[in-house]
Amino acid sequence: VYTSFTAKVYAIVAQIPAGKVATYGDIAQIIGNPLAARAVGMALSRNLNTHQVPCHRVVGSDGSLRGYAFGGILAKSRLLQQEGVPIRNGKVDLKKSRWHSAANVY
DNA sequence: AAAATGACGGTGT
DNA sequence: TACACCGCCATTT
Repeated sequence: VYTSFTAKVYAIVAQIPAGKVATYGDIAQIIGNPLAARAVGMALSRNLNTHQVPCHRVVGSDGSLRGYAFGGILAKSRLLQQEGVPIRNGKVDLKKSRWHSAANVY
């Protein structure tokens, strides 16, 4: 039982391929509300089924790892590296690993 | 119905 | 580069 907004967030995050990442702001922008980055984080923090919604592939606007309900930043960092996303100083290189969505429209 | 919360983001110091 | 502030928003209290 999700709200419309939350459902959109999950739908989009579910499309992020392994090895790539997106920022909370990116998700918000795709949804159509570029100022709701914070709300996106809220939705993800409540996400339980990490298998369907790879929320570990969502990072801060500067590439910093923000949080992960299932094991914290550490686990999040490991998961990304396992997928081939290099992490330096606790940050991912957005220039290289950023996911460019196929202009989804909501 | 009203106030508080948090996995953000941009700006200023 | 790091940190403190402040504005934003959907969701939760």
